[in-house]
Amino acid sequence: MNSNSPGSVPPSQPRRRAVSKRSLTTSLSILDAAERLFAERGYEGASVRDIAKAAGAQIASISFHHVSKETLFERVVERRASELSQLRLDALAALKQRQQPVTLEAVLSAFLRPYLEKAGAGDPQWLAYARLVAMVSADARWHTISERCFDPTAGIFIAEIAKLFPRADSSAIAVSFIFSVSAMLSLSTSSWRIEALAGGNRQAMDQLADQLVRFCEAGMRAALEA
Amino acid sequence: MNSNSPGSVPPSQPRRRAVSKRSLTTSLSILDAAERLFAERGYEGASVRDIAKAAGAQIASISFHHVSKETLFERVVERRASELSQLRLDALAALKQRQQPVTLEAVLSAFLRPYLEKAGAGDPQWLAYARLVAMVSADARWHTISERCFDPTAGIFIAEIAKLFPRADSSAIAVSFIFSVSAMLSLSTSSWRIEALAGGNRQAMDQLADQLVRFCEAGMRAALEA
DNA sequence: GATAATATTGAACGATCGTTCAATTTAAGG
DNA sequence: CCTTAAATTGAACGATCGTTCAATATTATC
Repeated sequence: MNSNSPGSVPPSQPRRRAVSKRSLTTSLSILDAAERLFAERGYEGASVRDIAKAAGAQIASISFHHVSKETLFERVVERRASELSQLRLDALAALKQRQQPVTLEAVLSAFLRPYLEKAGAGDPQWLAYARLVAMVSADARWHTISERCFDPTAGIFIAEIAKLFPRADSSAIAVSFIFSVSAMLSLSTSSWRIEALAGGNRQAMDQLADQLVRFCEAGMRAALEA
Repeated sequence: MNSNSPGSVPPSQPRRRAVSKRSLTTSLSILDAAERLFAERGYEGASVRDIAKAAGAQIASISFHHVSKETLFERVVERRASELSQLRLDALAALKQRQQPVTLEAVLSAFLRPYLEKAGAGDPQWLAYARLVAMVSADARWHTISERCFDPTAGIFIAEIAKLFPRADSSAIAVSFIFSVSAMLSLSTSSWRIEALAGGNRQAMDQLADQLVRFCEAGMRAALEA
């Protein structure tokens, strides 16, 4: 007699149920609204009331679906992090299959371009997320989040670059990589912004990505071949 | 009979007094504490109560000396901005007197090194300020502040670089400059941080500055000569 | 040293913060 | 269709926010 059969008295788990479609919609629109408001106003600057209102939900729904404000923030960051990592790793895998040995320019392109393409494709949610990534990367208080969400993939690319510069100091490689990432993120945070180009001007976006890759490629080479 | 002479009845401004030494100390320690806490926790994350406590002052003293929290923030940023700008412009002037024509490497060095030297000299206030500059530069909400405090000097350096690349597109020059500035700021915001290197290891600091200048010089050249 | 402008103090203001709760509604499972 | 787990609702919680105030203490000025 297992615990599912009626009549058995004790514990017998209370019978779970699947999530309803409405519940899932509520949970997602909270994540979307939080993504936008956190990116716009920062963590403390965005209140759970504003997020709830923007999501068309109740304040209590935020605690119900996402535990607390801090957990909500972490989930917002984590949600697209794996997708972004996958795009980068896929690009790297495709590259290694296409050319051997790989070039520095191609490795950097595989890391930098997915971020810019997602941020510049016109989707306001991805645009907000790109700003959020820049914010998390710059703030020491979110160090554990970026360590969990972004550092592993970054480590793989750094290792790939290290193979191209076997004589370079490993910390020098890491520093150069950070320079490159910060240049990438600056396209989300600087005052002229991606969003001014996104949607309307795809050609300008591509030129910008080209310029970024060229900049980082030459900078790395100069810093690591010295 | 002017309005200062006694006996004259109406308005006669109420006779100003010089600021006392204690008052100046209070005002300055509020600025110092705000500098540290704003850099640590962000604008909304640092409360005026925490700032007052860290400064050893009363909450009301903040409103008295610095009007409001927002004004306090602006004053904190502005305080060292002119000193930083002056260091950069002095370095540029000395450079132009030393060598003619100037090199890109020297121009970038004149802009980048003062920030790194101040941030890496061990002074915790300047270290906090460096983080604050990174924070203001990255957040659109403080756009007017960075426009007022940093853009004028940046414009002078961009113009200087434009002279070195007469055939380059002006917006491409600005973009490359932003890449360079963000790489510089990353030394304040990245997780391994200047402070871990500063203080103890001056040589490592210098190496880091060298690497940054090399990175930006080569990156700019590649992006602008294309 | 007298005077009055300046500065400090401690308490309080109303507003908003993140979180919690009991009551109610919704909808999945049998 | 009935049962009941899951989800939504609206109100309220205590805590903290930035700001303001009248009373008091300090100190530059004459």
